[in-house]
Amino acid sequence: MLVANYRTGRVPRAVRSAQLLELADQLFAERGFHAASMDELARRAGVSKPVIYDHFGSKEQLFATCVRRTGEALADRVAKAVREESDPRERLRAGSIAYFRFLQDQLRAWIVLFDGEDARDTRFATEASRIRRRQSDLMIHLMAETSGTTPDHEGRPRLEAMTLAIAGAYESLSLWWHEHPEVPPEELADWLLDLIWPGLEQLNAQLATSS
Amino acid sequence: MLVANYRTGRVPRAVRSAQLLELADQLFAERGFHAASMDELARRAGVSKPVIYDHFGSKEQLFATCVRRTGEALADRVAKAVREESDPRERLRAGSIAYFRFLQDQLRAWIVLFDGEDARDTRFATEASRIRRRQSDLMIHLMAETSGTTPDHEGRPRLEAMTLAIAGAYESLSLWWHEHPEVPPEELADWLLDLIWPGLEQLNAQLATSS
Amino acid sequence: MLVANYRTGRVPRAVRSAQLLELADQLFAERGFHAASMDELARRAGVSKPVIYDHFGSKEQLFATCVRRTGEALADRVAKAVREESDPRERLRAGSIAYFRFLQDQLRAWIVLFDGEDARDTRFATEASRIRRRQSDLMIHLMAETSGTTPDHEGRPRLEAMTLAIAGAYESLSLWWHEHPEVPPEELADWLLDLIWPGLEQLNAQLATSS
Amino acid sequence: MLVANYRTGRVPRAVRSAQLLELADQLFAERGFHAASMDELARRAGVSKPVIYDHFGSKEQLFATCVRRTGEALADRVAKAVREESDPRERLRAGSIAYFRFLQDQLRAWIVLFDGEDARDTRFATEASRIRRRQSDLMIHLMAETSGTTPDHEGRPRLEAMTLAIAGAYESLSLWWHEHPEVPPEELADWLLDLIWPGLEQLNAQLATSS
DNA sequence: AATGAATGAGGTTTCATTCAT
DNA sequence: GATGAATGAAACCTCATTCAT
Repeated sequence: MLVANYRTGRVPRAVRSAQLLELADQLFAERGFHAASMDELARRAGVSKPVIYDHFGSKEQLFATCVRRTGEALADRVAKAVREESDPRERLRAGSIAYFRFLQDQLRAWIVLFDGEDARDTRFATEASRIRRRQSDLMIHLMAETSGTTPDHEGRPRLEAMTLAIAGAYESLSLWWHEHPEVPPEELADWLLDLIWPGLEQLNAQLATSS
Repeated sequence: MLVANYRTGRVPRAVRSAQLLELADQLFAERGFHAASMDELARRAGVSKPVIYDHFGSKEQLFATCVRRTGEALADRVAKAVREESDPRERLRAGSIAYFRFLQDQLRAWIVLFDGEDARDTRFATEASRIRRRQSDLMIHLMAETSGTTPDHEGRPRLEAMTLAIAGAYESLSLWWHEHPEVPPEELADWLLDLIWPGLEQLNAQLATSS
Repeated sequence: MLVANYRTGRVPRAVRSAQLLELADQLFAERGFHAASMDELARRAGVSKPVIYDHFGSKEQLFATCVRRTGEALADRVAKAVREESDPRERLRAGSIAYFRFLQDQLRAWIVLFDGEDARDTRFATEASRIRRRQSDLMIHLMAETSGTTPDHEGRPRLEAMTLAIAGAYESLSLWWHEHPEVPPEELADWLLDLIWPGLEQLNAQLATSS
Repeated sequence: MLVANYRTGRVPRAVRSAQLLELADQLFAERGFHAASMDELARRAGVSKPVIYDHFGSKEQLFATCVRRTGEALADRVAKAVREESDPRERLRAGSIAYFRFLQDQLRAWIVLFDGEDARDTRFATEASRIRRRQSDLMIHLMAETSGTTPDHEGRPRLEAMTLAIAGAYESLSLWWHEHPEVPPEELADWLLDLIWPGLEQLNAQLATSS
């Protein structure tokens, strides 16, 4: 089966969509939401602007799609990594490594999520925090499995807050890593686990008994 | 006659400056850098645009001034709170409470710092990360006092990374708090300390011996 | 149907470009660079401003394009006229007539060149003096042919200065002509030749022997 | 008699005026009409803007005053130099040298006149051409004296045109000189005289007989 | 005689978005 | 399915000019 020349002329809709998303991801990462222009995206894609509007409706929707896609990819990778271990600490460690590795591969795309020029815009903050929350949920799930219990109604907010705090720590650490790429992700993960694991275990115990 | 009617007409320069900064802080917090417009600021201040330009030179400089001002206020408050305690854990706790309290008072202004639309813009990332780094340095200092030692050359990056991670945890936790204002800042501080204190003590010990 | 209604609506790119250049030439001539506004150009062209920016990038580039275009047209005309004569004096005369005729046709455009509001602006002085210099070079060339020699290193600056002076005389004379259009260009040319030809011949002889 | 400190505080009206004119001359020469701002003039003069408006009414009037003043100074110098010689050629030579020397001293001010950013603006073209015309009149006068006759009605326009052309040559030559300041003004004057004197004498004779 | 504070109008430029083909 | 051409709205910024003191 030959590969058609997709750079010019008619292209199946799905292929165009994927190609555009890929380029948009790059562009948003390079420039941020506001500074990225539809004109440039069109130029890079070798396509006229109406094509983009036909596919995604608006710049905002296009951005949302990019963010969602990246968030899902991240969650998938972390979840998969976690699933391959059984010891609780190892699971968290594996997840962390997967998280940092994802950044290594997709740094550009990730930047869009948490350090993007427009994270604060109410329209997009939603998307970003949705992803953060997914990471947090994943961790809650993890800990619930570990302790074999679910925190009661009272303990819930605390757990939620803590996991979000941890997600924040990951994000901030990633920014630091950006400037110290020589540190291997495994070491990064170990550092972070050494920092929070003791507290996490205690928290887990505490919430478990309180239930 | 003591106080002129400052709502319209002629106002002393210093007063105008302060008023404009205050309103700009609000506006940037609401909209982010890009989406905030000088036109709107002028409208809110009941002033024509040239006034703003006369005072701050450009939108960028105005923003920088806002950010710097907020960052300094935050650092001052935290430093002051820390100074009033002597036990290491209590010091961190006091600093944390001060940090969260600052948000309660100045939430709008704070948002500009870490969740702003333009954190990613290199021009501003500098400002924001400088503040984060100041918090981090403050904490490193704190820990050094506690352990009575300074980490060696090898331990330094790790300590730096960890404090930045913790700063990230604070920031993220603040966003969560934004949606759960019923939790008192003392409780928030206790939660976070319970989470990281064990790890911090160990880290401190470890870096101390390794030096 | 051959010719679409180009006064409104969609027009092929090349046509729009030409139309805009024409109108810009007029506008710059009427008002000078600074006083001419893109708004007015757009209004006159019955087009929105972004169209202009799409075609020429910036006001400065638009201006440069106008100037260059006019300068080239002038040089072409003069060169062509000169080429059609063989006697040195006749050649200069023919060139002069062509020069003045060009003004008659393109007065507006010409004004942009040498009496423009912004000759002094370094960005444009370059363009204008380049054209003046081209005229001067043309004349130097002409005289070299006449005398069959090239002035030596010492004589060069003098010749250059003199031809530029003559170019200035042309320009100034053109302004005068603007207010005395009843004088035919041939007469104008004769006047000027009577004035400078004797001196030119002597100069030519002098520089030739000195070499 | 002591000199009061005129840089601050109250200053007699005439002194202020003179001081402002001097600085305005400089500023216009440096920046051109449009780019020169009243704000900067006020700053340089250490005076508030209303003072300037009180003295000159408007930017336009201020500029006109500058130009007129410079033009008069130039005409005075040239006239004076001419008066000190008796042989016609020497008189023209002396006038030319005075002209070029004026530039050497007052280059900045001169630029405002003929190469200014706004020479073309109808409002100012008037001023500039008035000066050019004065130079031209001066020369006509000179030649009339030489030949002892005044050209008849028919010869007048031609003489006028020629003298204006010559004035243009001077201006253009001055620009060239700007880039070759090593040439002494006497040499410049000789060059120009060698070029136009033969033609001028013939013209003079011709117009004299024709009358 | 002089000023600090303010303004209105206008400038260039950029962008997301949409017809008409 | 795709495009070339066009637009409306809004952004930042500057300047000559004038009150009110």
